[in-house]
Amino acid sequence: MFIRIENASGLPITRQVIDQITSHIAGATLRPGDRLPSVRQLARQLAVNQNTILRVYERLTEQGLLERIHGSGTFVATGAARKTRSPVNLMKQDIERLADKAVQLGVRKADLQNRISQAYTRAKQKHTAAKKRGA
Amino acid sequence: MFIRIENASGLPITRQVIDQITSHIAGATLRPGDRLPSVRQLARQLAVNQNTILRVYERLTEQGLLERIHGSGTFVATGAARKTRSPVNLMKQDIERLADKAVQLGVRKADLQNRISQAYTRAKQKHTAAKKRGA
Amino acid sequence: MFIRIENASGLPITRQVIDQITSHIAGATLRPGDRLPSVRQLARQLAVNQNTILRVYERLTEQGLLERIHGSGTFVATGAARKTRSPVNLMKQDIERLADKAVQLGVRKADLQNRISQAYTRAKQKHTAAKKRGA
Amino acid sequence: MFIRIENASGLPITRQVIDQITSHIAGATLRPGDRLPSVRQLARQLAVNQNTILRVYERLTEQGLLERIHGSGTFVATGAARKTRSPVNLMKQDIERLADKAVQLGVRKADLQNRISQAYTRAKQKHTAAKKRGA
DNA sequence: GTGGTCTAGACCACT
DNA sequence: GTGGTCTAGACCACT
Repeated sequence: MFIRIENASGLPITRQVIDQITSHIAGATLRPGDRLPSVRQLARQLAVNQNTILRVYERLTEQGLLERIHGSGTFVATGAARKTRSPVNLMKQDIERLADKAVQLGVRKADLQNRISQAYTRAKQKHTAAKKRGA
Repeated sequence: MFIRIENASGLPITRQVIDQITSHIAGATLRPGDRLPSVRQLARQLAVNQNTILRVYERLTEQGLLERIHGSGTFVATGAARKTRSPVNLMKQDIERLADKAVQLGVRKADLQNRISQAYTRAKQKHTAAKKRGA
Repeated sequence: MFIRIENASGLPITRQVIDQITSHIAGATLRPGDRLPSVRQLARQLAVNQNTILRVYERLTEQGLLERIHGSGTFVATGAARKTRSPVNLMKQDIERLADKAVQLGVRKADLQNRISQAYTRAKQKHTAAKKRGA
Repeated sequence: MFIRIENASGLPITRQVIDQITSHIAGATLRPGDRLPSVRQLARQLAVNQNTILRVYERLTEQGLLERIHGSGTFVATGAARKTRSPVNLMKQDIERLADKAVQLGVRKADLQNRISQAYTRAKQKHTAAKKRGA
């Protein structure tokens, strides 16, 4: 499970991690029954405090996306994907914000499309590579 | 000057306004010497507290983008645009984040491109309409 | 860390506290890595509002003199002393203003020197006593 | 009447001007009956708004140091000097603050005395030169 | 009217 | 507990 924290984003860490785990579930990178890293592990991996991750897991559990089994670990809940919005809906506002910003900045549509195309390809490669390492 | 605050974005209000004013300057909607709405005006317009806007102007002044003249008003500083990153650079991380998320969610490139194209067109229309009203 | 707010000085509280913390850093009473009192602590100690101290720490952080670590505290930044003007330079304008005023008021040089000598001795004593209490 | 505004001082303009006019009166550079520059003149000379100077004259009039004669001008009031604190008292706090700062900064007494001596001499020269020009 | 400081107090994020 | 955002509102300084 690849999660990246970007300090420059302005978003609270918890929010960033919650969004990314949600994306993993909606995109089926994480499937029901999959075990998540322990609080301790993920905290170490992201170099944040354990309480921060604890809070992330708590909130996702409240939303019915995760299930915490005492003494055993944290797992993706049955039917979790159905509880997230659809992939496209999860991106809707990001897309709108990006388009607004592009227009504001006077970036032309073709340029924007190009940049996104390239970024998509790079992201795809990273994703594939990560999967391989994980497998 | 059109600024929109989105509560769901997760970003603090100050950050949202700072980013949007920065975009206006980088995109030359706001040019050196232009007068910004007064602290009170903008606060009223966005329905936020005066102190919030005051902090926005304060930070943008520190960055050299604005100039505050006591008793007179707040203006875009000379050479402000040079102090912002280029339009494309200002979008770089947003684009990357969006692409990562799309891949994560299993949204196909063509779908993503379509959505963005539509959003861009809508944004452009809003922008043009807003300009007209302003003129 | 001894800081005193003088209401009669005409200077805003934030400015007074900023100047004094700067002096502590330039004079090496505060050294890199030293932890400052928490926002709440210092606010209580000086009987001012927390936001006032928060703003002080914020500005000193921008100047590179302090470092704020979320959830952990506020510390003197590495190389902070190098970022302040030298002790003598920090006093230059005060000295000039004082001398101008003395001449303006017709106070003779010897009188001025005497008064300063006495004040210096008193300040030194307070300083030493304060240090002892601190230790 | 020589008045200097220092933006870096942190003191409000009104305060700076009030203090300096008070010093002139306490030091007898300005004597009862002397006419002050008109609001307009002084405002132009100091490059500030007329209202700022107006407020200065108002406050000094309230304190009994000035007298405004409609259609004729603003004058030093009879017995004005008696209404100010004594020269030494007017400097007391400045001296104390300076000494505190010097100790804080680790500046030695001899150094401080030297600097003040030099500044005093320079101030005296300026003062004498100014008087000559005025006469 | 325009910017600026300060308080009191609520609520959030990170350790 | 530590820093951080935001609101509401008083009062000040400069044009």
